Amino acid sequence: MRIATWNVNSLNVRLEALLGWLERSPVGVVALQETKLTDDKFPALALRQAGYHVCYAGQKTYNGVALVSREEPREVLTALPGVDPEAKRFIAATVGGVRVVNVYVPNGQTVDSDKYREKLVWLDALESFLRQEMARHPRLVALGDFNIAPEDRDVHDPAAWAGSVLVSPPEREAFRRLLALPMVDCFRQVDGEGGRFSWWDYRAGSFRRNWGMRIDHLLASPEQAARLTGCHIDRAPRAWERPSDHTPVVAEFA
DNA sequence: ATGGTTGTACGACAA
Repeated sequence: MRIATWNVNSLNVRLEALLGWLERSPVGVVALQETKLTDDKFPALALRQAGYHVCYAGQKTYNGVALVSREEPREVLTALPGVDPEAKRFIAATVGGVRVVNVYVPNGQTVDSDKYREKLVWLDALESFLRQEMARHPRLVALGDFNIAPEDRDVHDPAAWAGSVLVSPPEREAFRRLLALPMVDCFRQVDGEGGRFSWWDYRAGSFRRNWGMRIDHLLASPEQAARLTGCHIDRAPRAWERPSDHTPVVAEFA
C-alpha cells in the first residue's frame, strides 16, 4: 500500500492539483494538512467520485487535516489528547489494517515565542499518544507536516538556519524521541543523501534554487517499517501552476 | 533566506 502526506496549503485552491496528482499517483492513503476549510466546505463529493473515502477535521482560515483513502477509514479520532482541540491539527484512522496518524505540528514561529513553547508541548503530547497507540496498533504510521528538519542535511543552508525554528535543538530532540519509540523515518531509511526537500518558501525563487527543507515525514513502527519497500519525494506538483509550498512524500509498503 | 510570496479575507496575520 502506498501512503502519502501532502500539506496542500488550502484544499480549496489545490483541489484540482490533488485530483490530478491522485490520477497519476494512486495511493491507499494520502494525509492532507492545511486544508483551511470548515467541514461543511470539505470537497467530499469530488473525492468520492475519484474513488476515495474521506475523513476530515477542519476549521475556518487555519489548519485543517484530512485522510483520503481507498478503503473506508475506521476508528476515526480527531483530537490529540492533551492539546487544544480547537486547532484542527490531528486526525487518526485505521485503513486497511494500518493505523494512520496524520499531524500538522505547530510551526512555532520563533524560538522565543509562546507558539514555540506550545509546539514543544504538542510534540510531547504526540510522543505520549504514539507510545500508547503503538501498543494497540503494531502497524502504525505517523505522518504529516512535522515542521522539523531532523538533521543539517535536511536543510539547504544549515549555517544560516542554525538555532532557528524548524531546526532548533529542542525540536530536533523531540523528533529523535519519536524515532526512539521506536519509529523509522521512512525517507531517511531509503535515501541518506542530503538536499532532498519537501518544502520550499514561496519567496526568492526558492524552489528553482532548491532552497528548501525536509519537514514532511512518514514515521513507521518497526512492524510496519519491515514492510517498507520504497519512499520518495514527488517534486512534480511543486512545479505546477499555483503550487502548494509543500510537495508530496510517498512511502510504499508491502 | 528572517522575507523577495501566498492564503484567507479585505487588514493583518500565519507560514
